[in-house]
Amino acid sequence: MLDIKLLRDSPQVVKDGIAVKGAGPKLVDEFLRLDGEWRTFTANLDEKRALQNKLSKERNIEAAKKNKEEIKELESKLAATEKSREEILLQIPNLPDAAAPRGKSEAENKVLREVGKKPKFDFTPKDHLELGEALGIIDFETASRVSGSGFYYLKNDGVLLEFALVHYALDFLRSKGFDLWFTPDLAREKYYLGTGYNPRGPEAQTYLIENSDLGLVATSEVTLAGIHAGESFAAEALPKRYAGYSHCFRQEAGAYGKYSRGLYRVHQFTKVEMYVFTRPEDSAKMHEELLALEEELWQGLKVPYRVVEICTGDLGAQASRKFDLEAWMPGRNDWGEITSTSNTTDYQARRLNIRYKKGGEKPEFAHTLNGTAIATSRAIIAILENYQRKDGKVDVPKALEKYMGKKVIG
RNA sequence: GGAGGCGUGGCAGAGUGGUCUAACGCGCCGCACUCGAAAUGCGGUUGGGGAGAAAUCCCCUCGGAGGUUCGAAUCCUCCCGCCUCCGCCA
Repeated sequence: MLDIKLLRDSPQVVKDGIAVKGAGPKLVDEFLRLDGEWRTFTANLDEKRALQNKLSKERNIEAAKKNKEEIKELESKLAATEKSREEILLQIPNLPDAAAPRGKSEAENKVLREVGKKPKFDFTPKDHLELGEALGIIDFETASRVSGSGFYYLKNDGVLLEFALVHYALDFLRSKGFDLWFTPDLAREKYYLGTGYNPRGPEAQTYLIENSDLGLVATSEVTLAGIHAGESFAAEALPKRYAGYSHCFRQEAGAYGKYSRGLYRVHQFTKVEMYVFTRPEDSAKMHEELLALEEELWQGLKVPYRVVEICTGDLGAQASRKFDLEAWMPGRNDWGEITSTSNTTDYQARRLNIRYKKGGEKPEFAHTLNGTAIATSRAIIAILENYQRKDGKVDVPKALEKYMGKKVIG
């Protein structure tokens, strides 16, 4: 959610900002129209309420009764306008950072660097589906019967690999000063909305629980942000670096095709997520830190990857700037996204009312950032496909040996 | 799941229909006293919003949302959370 004052004072700044994200200026104009209406109603209503307080103190009951009717009428008008204004406001995306590359779509994302060497095979490499099934560590067929397509069972070494990845990421982040959180896999709707995940509508990702306002989280970003919703930090308490462990559930409606095969796009996976609360002046630097941490963690796994900076048209509503790590995936002979880190500035914080206060000063909204450490499903793809051997077995990355308790899968 | 109790400012805690502009205390901030500090004294101290060039004025906010009333922290309804007891359960 953007600052209403910014919209009022500098509508052109907002229009220009959201234009490069592909959002039209009409949103801003419509907002200003409704806001003007809202302000008129509010001023009138305040006046009538002041009168009501006065009449009531004077025990002028007759006049107060009459005035009350007018208040009620105005209140319902105000409520209707406020609701419309809110709906528009929520559709206005966060402004992109000046440093974010301009572009209309994914195609214009910018590759910053490649790190690590792609493996060279003296045989035809298999994809993770073939490897996983042959090794008896992933079972898609049974899962699709029991739970539907887009689900999977992990077995034996597949299970060890899943837990090894999680353990590796948690140890890594713990050593970098993060607090570790085991988070709820379900959360109330208001926190989805607060983080900008809309659980309803055609774009909905979220599974909702019937007869409740709970949904399965699509990322622990939701529950991590929610920890401090409505709170005001002391400035010295920031930054807060949190690492959240959760399962993630996504509907992925309509996402099919060869790029979505196997573990690449699934309804459930495990993720260790970084989430940080900072002061505004520190968030750009913190974003660099999160990206550096992702790189260090993935370099530790010795998986070749490249860093992609997301262009304005592909940023999404919440982010002002975003970087993805894409691992080399020999099975598709292409790169595939494995992490994503965003600076959401005060966009989520304003919605969730997360603030901080320097001694004596008025509280301001904090900035929040997020970044993937490990999403197990895609990490498993990257490891199986890059570490496969001619004999069909898979070497365990050095960094995971102590967690796996073995050096080879198969 | 059942029964009962509770939710008030940074903390603690009074207030059960109008004088609440929320007591007293602690903490915090400022000022005075002091060479400085402590102690003491005085003042300030939730957050949000509207009008105005400004001074300033006004509105909302006692877990949340509605309702009753001229008037609600206080009464009613629903929801959320916490506590106690009972039941059930990994």
